[in-house]
Amino acid sequence: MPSGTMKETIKRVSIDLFFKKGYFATSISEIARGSGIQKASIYYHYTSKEEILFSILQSTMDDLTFYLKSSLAGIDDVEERMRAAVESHVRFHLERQKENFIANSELRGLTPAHYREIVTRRDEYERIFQEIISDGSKGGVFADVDVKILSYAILTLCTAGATWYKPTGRLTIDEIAQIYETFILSGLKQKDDISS
Amino acid sequence: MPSGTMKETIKRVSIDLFFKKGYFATSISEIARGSGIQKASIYYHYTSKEEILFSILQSTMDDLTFYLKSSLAGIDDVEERMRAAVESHVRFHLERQKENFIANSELRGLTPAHYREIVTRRDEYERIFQEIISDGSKGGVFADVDVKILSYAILTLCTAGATWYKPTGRLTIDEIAQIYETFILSGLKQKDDISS
DNA sequence: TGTGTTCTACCGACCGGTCGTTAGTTGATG
DNA sequence: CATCAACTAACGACCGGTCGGTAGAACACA
Repeated sequence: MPSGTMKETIKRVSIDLFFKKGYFATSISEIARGSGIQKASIYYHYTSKEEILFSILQSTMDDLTFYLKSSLAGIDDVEERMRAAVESHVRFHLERQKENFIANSELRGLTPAHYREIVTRRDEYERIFQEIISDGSKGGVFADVDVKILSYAILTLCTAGATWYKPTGRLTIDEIAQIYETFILSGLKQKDDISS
Repeated sequence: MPSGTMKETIKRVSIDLFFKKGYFATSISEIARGSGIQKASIYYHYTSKEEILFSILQSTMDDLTFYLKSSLAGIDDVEERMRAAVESHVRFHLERQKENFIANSELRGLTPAHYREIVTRRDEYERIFQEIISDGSKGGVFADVDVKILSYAILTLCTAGATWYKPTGRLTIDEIAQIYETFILSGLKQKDDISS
């Protein structure tokens, strides 16, 4: 049943369990059981439970940033850049729901050194969004908004999809991304009618 | 140093610890140490660790809903209702940051029965927002939006404040609430210029 | 007011069990 | 015959929770 190497299996099983029960509530024994080996054998592939978590967060953050940069490549118009960024962010979070959920809720399980490393990557990622917002504000495409707060807002909003999204649900990933795009762009432009 | 009854102290200490370390990563011994008593004495006031968590979530949800209903009382205009709802939601989450953070991240620590109870209350709360959005859409004040997704989006967005807000930070609660109000109302109305 | 009784709020010791982790060993692969 | 990838067995630490016990306040009644 399990495909690929055992190390990958352990990681995949851990993602499932960390997503379902949380990092601290998941035991090495459970991961081993799910992987079809004894719990001691886990330590042949990973030095510690924390290293499994770190490995998950690391690859997730790497892929996330790579995905965003690919989506933005070659796009110059600031509004189109924001649309692409939102779409990339939403798509990645929904396609790799579990890992992203873990990345947003289990940072406390990391050692201080690993924590810093992940937070640094996250900050880099956020900075890309902040630059787009800032550019849009300066260029008059967006309203004169608070860049920091709005960037957090936009990211959290899209990330939130990963908490309730069900692949079998009412809407497709494309439709959800479209809804968010429209909402966010309107929120950034803040064009209001004067008929009130 | 500790004020009020011991039962309240235990709850307060637990809120601090659950917020800082998470429910599963917090031990009864730590709660006892923080409360200045032995761990056995915890069980005089609470029947289990889970009951402490449940008690926190219960009172938080109760207060949250009460707060919202009070804020909406007497307001009829749908746009004003949404503004008031957002402001109430943001304010409560920032003022009682720790409890709300726990309420949004530690539901998995509950027994199935308690879980259902809290989720039911959360659903009731969400329904109030959904009704406002739905009314606004029907009345033409808001665009024809996806009520469910937008309600989740709005709630998560405001809730997110509780993850990064620092009372000593750059902005006051009022200013943050104002930023969210403007962003959300623009996002709901979706008035765009046609100059593109 | 004095005395026996009950209640409150806590204590230290300890329970069975599980945790993450390590040591040493074994069977399969090349 | 060496290396890999798994195994069995066990470690100390700690977990949530329970136990019997107790100082002192509160209460009932003479």
